[in-house]
Amino acid sequence: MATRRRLSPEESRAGALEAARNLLIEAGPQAVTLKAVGARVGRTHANLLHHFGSAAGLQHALGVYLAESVCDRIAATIRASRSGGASPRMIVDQAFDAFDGEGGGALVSWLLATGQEDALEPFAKAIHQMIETVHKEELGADQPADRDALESTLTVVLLALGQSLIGGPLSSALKLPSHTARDIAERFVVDSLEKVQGTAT
Amino acid sequence: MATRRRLSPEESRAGALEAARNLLIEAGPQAVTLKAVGARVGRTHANLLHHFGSAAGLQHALGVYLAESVCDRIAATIRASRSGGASPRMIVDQAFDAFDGEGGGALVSWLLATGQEDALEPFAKAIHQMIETVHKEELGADQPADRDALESTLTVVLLALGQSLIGGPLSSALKLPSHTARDIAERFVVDSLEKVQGTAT
DNA sequence: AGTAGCATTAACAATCATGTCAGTAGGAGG
DNA sequence: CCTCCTACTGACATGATTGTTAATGCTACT
Repeated sequence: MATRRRLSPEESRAGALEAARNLLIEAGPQAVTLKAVGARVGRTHANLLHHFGSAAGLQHALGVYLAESVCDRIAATIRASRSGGASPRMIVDQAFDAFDGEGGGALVSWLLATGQEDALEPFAKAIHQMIETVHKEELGADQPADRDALESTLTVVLLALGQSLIGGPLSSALKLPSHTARDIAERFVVDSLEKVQGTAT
Repeated sequence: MATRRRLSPEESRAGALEAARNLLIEAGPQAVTLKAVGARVGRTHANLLHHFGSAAGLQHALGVYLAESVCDRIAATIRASRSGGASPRMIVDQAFDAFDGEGGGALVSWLLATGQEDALEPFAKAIHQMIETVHKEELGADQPADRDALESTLTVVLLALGQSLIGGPLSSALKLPSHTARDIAERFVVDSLEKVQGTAT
């Protein structure tokens, strides 16, 4: 019998969270059970209870993990745009991808499905934090982000979330190309930027 | 013992669906169980199985019911605008209200939570159907809705959906007034209408 | 009134997710 | 090599949800 390897608590938790995320994205919130996650990492469900304390503990940890993951990804691209390498379109695309394939949409549906509506607030705050940080880095200023930047953020996030949830079927039903929502979001961001520059001049 | 009243299948189904919707909106997808819905209408869970065949049957019926409910409400307001009584703002508001308080957002999270992603397609088609119907009524034409109308629809629906799911916490975190998303949607619709009129002239 | 149909229910069964607990064994440190 | 800590497991318990079945009793219809 293959001798079981003994992992550190950090390794165990990290592996379990990654498995849980994939399970969530592939099969939906209902599929994320202790048994299923355990099977993915080659452990028993009792093991997960050992590391996370309870099913609710795993849920909470997964929520935090996904929120960080999504925010980090978006922030990284916005930072890249500072070096001149990324266009508004690329930022929009990254935001959409983060929600679509990396768990942003899955996170929201997961939180709603498990009744953790409270956990949406930290997620929203993380997004705000990200925008403010990037804004300061970009302008080198100490002022908070202007209203247009915040509205752009709101628009892009709402559109990206909606797109990740029903974008496919809806675009298809309306006979619009699947990138339409991205186009709209990009247009909004570009208009917003131009307005700022116009005002500044 | 109060003699139980005997309801027609239609009454039973309608009552159960209404109860299920309220339960879904108030307590989330997890709370919608046969037992809980049955308790709301004063029946047993076996009764619901009798009327819907299975738990999946109830889920499917609820999906259809919510989709119709949301689409009907939006369509009614768009029709009202034809009589000159409703502004674009009112249409946008109705769409947002339909998603926010009437079950649109809840419907989507429900479908995702129960793994019924297939059921999103009928919902999307219902939205498309609604737009095409209203469009024909409005213009008296037989032509399909123009691209701008479809893009406006996509935008409003995605924003309304996103708003109903994370709009509250997100607006709050960004320190924007809670009606910001509605303002943005309205602006988009108005711009779109102006563009059409400009082209037509 | 009598009867047939069906809405309704209680009781039971099966499955599943969560949680508890005692015991096993891997690996680091003495 | 020995010992301690703890990651890890298997067996069991519990509660919730879904599903089945036989029986009950409204209610419409004749």
